[in-house]
Amino acid sequence: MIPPFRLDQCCPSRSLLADLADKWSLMILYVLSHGDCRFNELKRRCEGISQKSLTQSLRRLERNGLVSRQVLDTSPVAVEYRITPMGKDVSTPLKALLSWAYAHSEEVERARAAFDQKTAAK
Amino acid sequence: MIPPFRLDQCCPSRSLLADLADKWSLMILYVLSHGDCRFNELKRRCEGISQKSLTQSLRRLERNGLVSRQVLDTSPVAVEYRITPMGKDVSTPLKALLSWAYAHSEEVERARAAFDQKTAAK
DNA sequence: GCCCTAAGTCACCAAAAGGTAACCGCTATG
DNA sequence: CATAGCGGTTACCTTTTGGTGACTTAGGGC
Repeated sequence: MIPPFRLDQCCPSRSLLADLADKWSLMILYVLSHGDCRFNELKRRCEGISQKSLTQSLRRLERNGLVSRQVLDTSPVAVEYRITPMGKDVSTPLKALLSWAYAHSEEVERARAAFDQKTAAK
Repeated sequence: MIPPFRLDQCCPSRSLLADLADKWSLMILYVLSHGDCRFNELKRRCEGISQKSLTQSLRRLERNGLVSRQVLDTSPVAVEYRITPMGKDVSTPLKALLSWAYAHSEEVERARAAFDQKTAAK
């Protein structure tokens, strides 16, 4: 059960949010939820991410047990990132969030336009 | 439908994520999903947020049509923030995410400890 | 008159995020 | 041999984020 009203600093969801609530981590989790993926492939799929940010986000996700890193001993060495069972669990509400975004993008766009007009008029 | 593998920069969910994927916005939406709330009350419930960040996040949420701002003509002037129907929709997967975090905090904690030990040993 | 609360705004500054580019070892390809 | 791809790491530098404290407008309580 979540305490209904308050999210204080010691609340465990705070520390998870701090690690998870950035666009890259969410995107990576989302992409990985569709299947294992190698580093550069992941980089291509999260368009615009830099190598550095990708590495950092992956390490963070790995540290939290949401993603696992498998070094395959092929040649040249390949690294495959996989979503863990725990990561899979998180990805369910996450996918819901993204499909919501996808479905309501026009509505959001209208809301933004209306808001911008109002504040410009002021 | 979401394209299954790729999130490119023009994808509508990208711009929503950019506006929503920070810890404060998610927390605020979460708190508001439990009922209307005034500015300072909201500030108390999102422990640690600064006045400035709260204002900024609220404006962003308002702009995206997820939250509405009602000025009540009481004395002294009160301002009440409410979640909109659209915000309510978003808050459903969001709540799922937070209850997941709450339920799995120990597991995440263990994963972190294991990871830190592994990397320290190296 | 003085101080408090509400709900901000504004200017300033420090810390952190994040991009760029170079470099690494290694392999495959032309 | 040169080049390109993989999977990074590191240094550097810029942008953004975000916190602090002062100030504001307006009413209420003592």
